[in-house]
Amino acid sequence: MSEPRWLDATQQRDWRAYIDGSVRLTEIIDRDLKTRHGLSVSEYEILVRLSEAPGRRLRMAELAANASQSRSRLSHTCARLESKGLVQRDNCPSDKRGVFCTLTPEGFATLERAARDHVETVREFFVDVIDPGDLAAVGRAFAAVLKRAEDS
Amino acid sequence: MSEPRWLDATQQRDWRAYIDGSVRLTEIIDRDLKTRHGLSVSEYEILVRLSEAPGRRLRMAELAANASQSRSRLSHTCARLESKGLVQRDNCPSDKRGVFCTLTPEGFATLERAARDHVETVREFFVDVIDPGDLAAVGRAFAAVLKRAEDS
DNA sequence: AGGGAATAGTTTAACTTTCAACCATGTTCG
DNA sequence: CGAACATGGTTGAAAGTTAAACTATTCCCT
Repeated sequence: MSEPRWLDATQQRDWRAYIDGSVRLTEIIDRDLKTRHGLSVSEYEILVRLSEAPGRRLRMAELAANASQSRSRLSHTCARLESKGLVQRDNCPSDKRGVFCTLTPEGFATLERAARDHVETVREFFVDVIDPGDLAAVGRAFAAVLKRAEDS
Repeated sequence: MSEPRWLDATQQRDWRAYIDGSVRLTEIIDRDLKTRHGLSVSEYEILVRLSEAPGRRLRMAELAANASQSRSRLSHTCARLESKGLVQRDNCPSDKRGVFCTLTPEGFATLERAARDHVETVREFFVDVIDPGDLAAVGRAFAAVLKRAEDS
């Protein structure tokens, strides 16, 4: 149990700024998506990842990885999305354990509508308020964080 | 309904990097705090804010604001923390509607222990993997985000 | 071939968060 | 004064998330 290396004043300030800012940002984006399109962020994320996949469909495990969700959570969320008609699940013929999750036309239409508002919110509260140089730095910073998290 | 101003490739990349990285980071920090100290991030946050307050106590509303939580959520979380003996609530004599939330000695001790590990995690997965210049930029960026969020 | 381990996904129960309703006190203003 | 409204906080039910157990299938190895 050695003495911890505390953050210096600057690191402390930057870390805290990130925490406070990102919590608020998440809140705003969350509320926007929910009130205007009835979607939670995790639901939105699932639709996005599906929309980017070939044939707009993915295996559950891959979708879980892309959307950074646990399998359990994905199962629950997909059940909800399926009951709303935005997504459809089918058995995979080649691997009988597997399940494909497909974005329905309604799901795609909902996503398109939501994305329009979403991008505006992201601009208004994130992209447009950050200096372009700083934004690039944010990109590099979190890419590094992700990399570190991945290979741990 | 005008055409939305979509993000350009660079903005898209940076935004996505932030989303993916921060989700993973949150996950890691969350798990660390929970498994090693039995605290959720929101509980930890409450203890931190209390520890910084004069007399280590705050009115519920102020605490809610500092910790970016809804009043309802704070009530529930404080009830849990209180039953763990980390926090104590007392009526405010001057405003009979009010309630003071105070960090107990056990609460402070728990926080101190948790903070030691927490700072290590924050270093390992955030501060130490980010270039110092980029870290400063992250600080500026999210300060701007917070400011924008506040006055909206 | 076939036993054991790994993988895919779902389910159940426990827990946490949100939402709306609620009670009590304080404030404002005709 | 006192009626209406605002503020501080809690509560209970509904919704969402997590953790662990479970089923089914596939992979690996001798």
